[in-house]
Amino acid sequence: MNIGTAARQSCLPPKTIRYYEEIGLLTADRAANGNRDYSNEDVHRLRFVQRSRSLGFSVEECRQLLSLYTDRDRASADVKAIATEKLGEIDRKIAELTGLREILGHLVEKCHGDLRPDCPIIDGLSGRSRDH
Amino acid sequence: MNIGTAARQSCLPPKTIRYYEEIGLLTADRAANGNRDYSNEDVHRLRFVQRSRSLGFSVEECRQLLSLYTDRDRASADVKAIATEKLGEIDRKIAELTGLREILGHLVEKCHGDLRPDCPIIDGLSGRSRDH
DNA sequence: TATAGGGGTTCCGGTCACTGGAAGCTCAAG
DNA sequence: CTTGAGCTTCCAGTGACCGGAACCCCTATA
Repeated sequence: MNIGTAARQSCLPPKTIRYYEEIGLLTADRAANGNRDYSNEDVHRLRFVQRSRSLGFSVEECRQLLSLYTDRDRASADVKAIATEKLGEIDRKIAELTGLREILGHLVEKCHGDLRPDCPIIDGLSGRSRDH
Repeated sequence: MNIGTAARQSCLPPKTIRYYEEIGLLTADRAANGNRDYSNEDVHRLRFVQRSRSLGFSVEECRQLLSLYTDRDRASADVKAIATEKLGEIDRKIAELTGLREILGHLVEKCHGDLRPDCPIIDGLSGRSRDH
C-alpha cells in the first residue's frame, strides 16, 4: 500500500512517516515507480510508534521500544524499566503543572478584571505580591 | 551593570538575555566599551519575563504581558483574559497527562518485569491489549 | 612588562519533532 | 488533452534556547 493509505491506517501524517524514515526509525520498500510501499506489518510498526509517541515517549525511546518490540526474546524487565522511568517523568510533569496551576489560579482569582489598571497578576509576575 | 550581574539577579542565563534582545523582547543600553549595560528597571523586566516563562507563558505571551506591565493605564481585565486563557491550557495539559499516566500506569502494573519475553506494555503499545 | 584569567562581544550551528512549500513525477478520469 | 490527486525530493522554518569558536578588554600577579 502507498504512504497515504498507511498514513490513514496508522494515524500519522505522511510527512511524519517520511521523517521517521529519514531518521532511520522505520524503513519502507519501494514500488516500481519509486513510491514507498508498506506492508501490514509496516503499518503495525507505524501504529506502535504513533501510540508510543502519544503516550509521551520521545522518538529515541520509540527507537528502543521498537527494537524491544521486534526482538521477541528480550526480557519484559527491559521494557518495564523504560516505561517506569517515563512514568516518573510524567508524575514530575503533573506535579510541576499542578504547582503552576495553583500559583496562577490564585493570581487570577485575586484580579478583579475590570477597567481599573491595578492588577494582582501583573504584581505577582513582577514579584510585588505581598502574600507568598 | 553588565550582563553577568543582570543574569544572576534575574535568574536567567546570559545567553537567554541576549536571545531576548535579539528577538526584540527587551532592549539594553551599551557601555562605552560595547558591553550591555542594565539598569535596575531592566532587571525588573528580566525577572518579570523569567517568572512569566516559568509559569508557562510563551515568549510571545511574555511580550504581551510586558507591554501590559509597562502600560500603567491598561485595564486589569486585559491581563486577566490572557492569564485565564493560560489557566485553561494548563488544566487541559494536566488532564491529558493524567490520562497518559493512567494508561501507562496500568500497563506497567500488568507487566511482571522479569526475564520472560511476554510483555503487556509492548502488547498495549502495539494495540494487542485486550482490556481497553 | 608579560601574561594569565575571567569577563564581555558576535556569529554559526545544533537541538527536537516535525511542518510547509516548491518543483516535478506518474496515473486515472473526464 | 487536460485536470487533479497523490507521490517524490529538497529546502527552510518553527520555539526557545544552548554550545562553541574567535576575538576583545580589563585587572591582578610573577
